[in-house]
Amino acid sequence: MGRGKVELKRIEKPNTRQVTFTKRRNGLLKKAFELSLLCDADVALIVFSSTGRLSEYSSQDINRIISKYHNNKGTVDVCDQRRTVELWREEVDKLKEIVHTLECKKKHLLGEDLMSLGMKELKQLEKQLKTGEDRIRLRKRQVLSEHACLLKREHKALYNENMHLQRKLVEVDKDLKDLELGMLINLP
Amino acid sequence: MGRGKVELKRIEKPNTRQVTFTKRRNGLLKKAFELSLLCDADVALIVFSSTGRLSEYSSQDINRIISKYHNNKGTVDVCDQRRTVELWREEVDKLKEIVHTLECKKKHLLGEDLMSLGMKELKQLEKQLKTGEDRIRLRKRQVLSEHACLLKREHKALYNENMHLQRKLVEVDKDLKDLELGMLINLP
DNA sequence: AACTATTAATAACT
DNA sequence: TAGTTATTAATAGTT
Repeated sequence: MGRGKVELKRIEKPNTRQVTFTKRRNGLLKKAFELSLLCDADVALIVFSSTGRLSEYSSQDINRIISKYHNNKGTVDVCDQRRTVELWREEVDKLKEIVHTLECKKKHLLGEDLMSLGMKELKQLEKQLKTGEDRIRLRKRQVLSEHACLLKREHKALYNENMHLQRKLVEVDKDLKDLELGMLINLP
Repeated sequence: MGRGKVELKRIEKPNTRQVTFTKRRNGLLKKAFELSLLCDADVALIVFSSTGRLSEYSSQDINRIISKYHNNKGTVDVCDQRRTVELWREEVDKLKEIVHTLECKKKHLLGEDLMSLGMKELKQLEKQLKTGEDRIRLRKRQVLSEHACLLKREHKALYNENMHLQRKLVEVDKDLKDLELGMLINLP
């Protein structure tokens, strides 16, 4: 199709090659489109010119088709990786949002950055702080009482130990006296 | 190119569609090959038939071309992707840690989950809450005072307006009386 | 960039 | 399903 057969090898004249490239690339893109339309096929076409310029056609999202290709081939999908990265990105964004919210709340609870709050929010905040304080005081009492309990128990244990030792001491003292008495009797 | 023009829409007869698909797919593959050869272009072509059968052509390793495509599109390089994923992972872990810390702090400030805290921490927490409360009370007073200020200013403006209107009223009343008087004098 | 002679692709037919 | 042919479409060389 053209004035004379074309030899199947690289066109040496750069100008001719460029012109032919443009014409044939357009033809190829058109035919790719027609194939997908006429025959209900999924087509992805990527073309780089010798100068590196990109042309593409795809009958739907090209990454979808590339994924499908990789699935079909059983190879690892670069696009899947990209989607993975995308998911991580979204996760990071979500977390950053949460961090921001929490930091705001923390600052508010510490009485910082209050300018943006209205009277209603301030009152609510104060109430929350009061509740927090009450609970902390309660916990402090609990800790103290537990501590006291522990001390009492320890004291009691020490007391018992003490009593036991005293009794032991009395016994030992008595034994010692008996021994001394025996020794006196047995003296020549 | 064929016995009659072809309408650019999906071929309805499945048999005809299948035949046309095979022919045109072969033509497309051939043309893709010729383009790459004649014009020294990089071409990747993926075709799925409507029944899901895969055909492909690429002038070199197809993944290379797909990579090039992604690079060209401003997407991350395949080689960098593993590292990128790793970085995002770390970022997510770091953020989760921060979120956890902040949530702990928030709960503590609200008087929740205090079991893990000792007396020293409880006292510090109570102090922070007191400071927060003080600041919030201060802010509340500020808001109230600003509100009062605003009201005062509005009141003053209204008062001035009122005075002005009264003066106007007196003047108008006087004019009216003068007019009536004039009319009486001019009566025959 | 437009034109046209010629080849290539292919739709309908066998 | 594969081969044939009439016809259209693509395009190489030209202007």
